[in-house]
Amino acid sequence: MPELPEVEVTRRGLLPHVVGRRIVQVTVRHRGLRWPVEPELEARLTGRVIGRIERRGKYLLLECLPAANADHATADDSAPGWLLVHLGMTGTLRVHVDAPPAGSHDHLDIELAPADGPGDGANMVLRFRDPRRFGAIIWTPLAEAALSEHPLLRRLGLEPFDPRFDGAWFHRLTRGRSMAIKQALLAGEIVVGVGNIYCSESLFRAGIRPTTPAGKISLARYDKLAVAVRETLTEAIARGGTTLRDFVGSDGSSGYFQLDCLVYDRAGEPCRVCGTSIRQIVQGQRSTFYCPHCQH
DNA sequence: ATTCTGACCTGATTGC
DNA sequence: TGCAATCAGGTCAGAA
Repeated sequence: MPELPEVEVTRRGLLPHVVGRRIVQVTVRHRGLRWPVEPELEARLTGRVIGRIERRGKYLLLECLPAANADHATADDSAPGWLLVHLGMTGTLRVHVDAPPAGSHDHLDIELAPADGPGDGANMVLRFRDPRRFGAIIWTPLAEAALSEHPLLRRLGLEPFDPRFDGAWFHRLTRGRSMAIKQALLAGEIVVGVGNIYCSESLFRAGIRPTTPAGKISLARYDKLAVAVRETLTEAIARGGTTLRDFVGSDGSSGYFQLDCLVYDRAGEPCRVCGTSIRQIVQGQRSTFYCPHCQH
């Protein structure tokens, strides 16, 4: 389920619990994620301290500072690195103080020592669960300045809250493109973080028919779309993310944005603005929902 | 270069 | 009740 708001909510939920803590043990139970979890991951992480937690698109980026007082085998061991985490379709990252026994989909545990060091306070566990295993856990020794050149991050579009993201940006990047705006928006090469739900929602807010070729949309309408994308994502983050099926925030609370969807998953139901029956179509093997009266 | 399709997985729901 | 078909929040790799 995770679109940008769910990932951002996870990031914020993790911050107070894991930043500054030392990794004392890493347990990988299933290495078959989107890409195989590298065999060296446990050794690379153990002893490091979690630094910042950032987000790029739907990727969570955990800065892992080098272990203190360690006898470094290689130069990489003594430099900061980053753990890239993608939640895929069904991934969650949660913090447990008293971690329950691992279930069959709990693929990775990162055990963290108390911030004040061993002795007082219990260890906690950062647990990655992902039934469908479309998620990814990837180590990179790249420094922060070079992170944007990582193969998985290099081609990502602008962050939706980047000031450079506006109607003109949209307009410029879609000239000559025949692809439907729904798919262009979903592809993440123009702006990141808009998944299948918020894509339909954003296009409804902007009054744009999802099937419209991206290259035929005017600057004025792209201005509206840029605003709609930002508003949709902002509101979803504020609500704590969506819980359509299995998303749970890192603190265990769940969001409820799905109650307020304007078009998503509302096929046949009346448009909340004009009452017209919401229509469902398939684009690129994914469902799209729109109001045939409000969107042109 | 751009666009489209298949692939990766499990689980919940639907329909016979 | 059982079982097969369908669908689900993502996105990469390769074909067309």
